[in-house]
Amino acid sequence: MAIESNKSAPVSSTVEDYLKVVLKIEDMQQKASTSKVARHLDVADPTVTDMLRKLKKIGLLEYKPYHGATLTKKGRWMALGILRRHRLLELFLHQILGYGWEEVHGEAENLEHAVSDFFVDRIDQLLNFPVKDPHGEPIPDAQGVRPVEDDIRLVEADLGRYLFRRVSSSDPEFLAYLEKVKLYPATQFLLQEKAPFQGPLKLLIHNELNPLYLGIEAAKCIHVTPLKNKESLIKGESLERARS
Amino acid sequence: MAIESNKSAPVSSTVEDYLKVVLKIEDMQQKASTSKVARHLDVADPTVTDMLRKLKKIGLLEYKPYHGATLTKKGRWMALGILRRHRLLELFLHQILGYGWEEVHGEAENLEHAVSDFFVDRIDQLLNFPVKDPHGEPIPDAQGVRPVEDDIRLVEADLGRYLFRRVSSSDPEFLAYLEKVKLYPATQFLLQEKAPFQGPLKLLIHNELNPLYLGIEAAKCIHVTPLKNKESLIKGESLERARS
DNA sequence: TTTAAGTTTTAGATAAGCCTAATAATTTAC
DNA sequence: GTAAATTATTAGGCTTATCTAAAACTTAAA
Repeated sequence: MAIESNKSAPVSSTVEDYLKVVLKIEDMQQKASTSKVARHLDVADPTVTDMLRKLKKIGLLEYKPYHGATLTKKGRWMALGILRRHRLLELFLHQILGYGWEEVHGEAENLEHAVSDFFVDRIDQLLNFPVKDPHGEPIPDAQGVRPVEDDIRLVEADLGRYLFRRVSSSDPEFLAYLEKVKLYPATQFLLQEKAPFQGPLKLLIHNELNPLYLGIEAAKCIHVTPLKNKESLIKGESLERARS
Repeated sequence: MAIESNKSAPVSSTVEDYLKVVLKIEDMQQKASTSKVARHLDVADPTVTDMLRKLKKIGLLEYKPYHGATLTKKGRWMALGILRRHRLLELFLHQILGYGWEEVHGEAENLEHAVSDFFVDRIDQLLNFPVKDPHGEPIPDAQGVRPVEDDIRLVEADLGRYLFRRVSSSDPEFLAYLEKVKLYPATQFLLQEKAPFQGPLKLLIHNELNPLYLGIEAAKCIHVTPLKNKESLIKGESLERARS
């Protein structure tokens, strides 16, 4: 029996991107079909067909023609490693280099293919082994384990008090907007009204005077946890966030 | 007349490597011949022929078949930009992430093709606009200007007192050795003997008990400046160096 | 259950970088 | 000043990742 190395053969940054996308789609409980992967990566469908076949051959995912792909254990492990690099880099850029939270994604996207494991360990240490990135997304640990998230999407929330947990968007414009209206991880607010027919949500943000009307698309990528009605408005775990 | 943009079209990391090597060879006052470039990059000669032709076409260097290459103004500008990125990254890795000076080169080599100009500006600022990398090599400024070096190679020095300025090697083993024997930028020492027939140099390092015998190859890449005989042994400009 | 719509794969190309083997130019040595 | 040695280029191929157009498969609807 061949020696089972802990670290798999290194893959190209292109392959890393494919793995990341398949993980992302699976995380959304969807089928990683050829076309969906193609849309995420902005490449043509046949390109994906070829690549999925290749990734199957090197054992990173299962793939049946016409039926999409599923990460294997090894593929999932690698994808989580990449996600870890990405999110640690985002936090590093934000905390150490003073990037805005809307600026971190793009830079991390390039860096994640270039940094060594050693580099990742160093920033992990420098940041004191963080568990969340600047968007509130969980950072997989060195074993590829992600803290369980118990949040819900704001779009599905009933009226009441909430704590902003994370935003699953990397669109700089949108993030800059959220920043401007003071809506980011650890923000507390009251969901006061939901207009019918997919209408906007009316939020009262803690310590802010004016109500905020939030579109339905925005509410889809904001994740929150409910606060007990009488719960202190100052509580909430990880409030440490270095905003300029 | 077309608009003269300050920033030229982005080039591949492969092209960046070629430019870097041609600059390095020109810095050593040598002719950037096909084979010399090939050896530096560890690729086959014909690969270089093709690439030089391509780089000529996009105006980054002059190239006459059978007569090697010379950087154009634009090519030189780009090469200096890459060198700047590389050296700032080295210093960043050393100072902020605690890399050993023998570890920085390899990591910077990868990172330099991935970081944005924004990133470079940020670390430049974080490091307080440094002028030298961990090996004592000058960092080109944002305009591509390098501080003039007035140092000489140790191998050509007469007996006397010297200040270690820089080491033009990135071999980790060699650098680790120098570190061990306490020979690095800002070290002061006495060159006491030079054995004949390319023999070793005998050095007495300031504050060290035992003499150091240094081989000729080592002495070739160590650059120094002479100290006046009666000059204070504590003086010397940039002594700030964060060694563990 | 057959057809229409939508998705996926096949087929055939392209561009960037790289290689080896063979040829051509230049330089060095006699 | 020519021959030998060195260095560079041409010729022909390979791999990775991408594309478009056309064919094939699946699914949903009539």
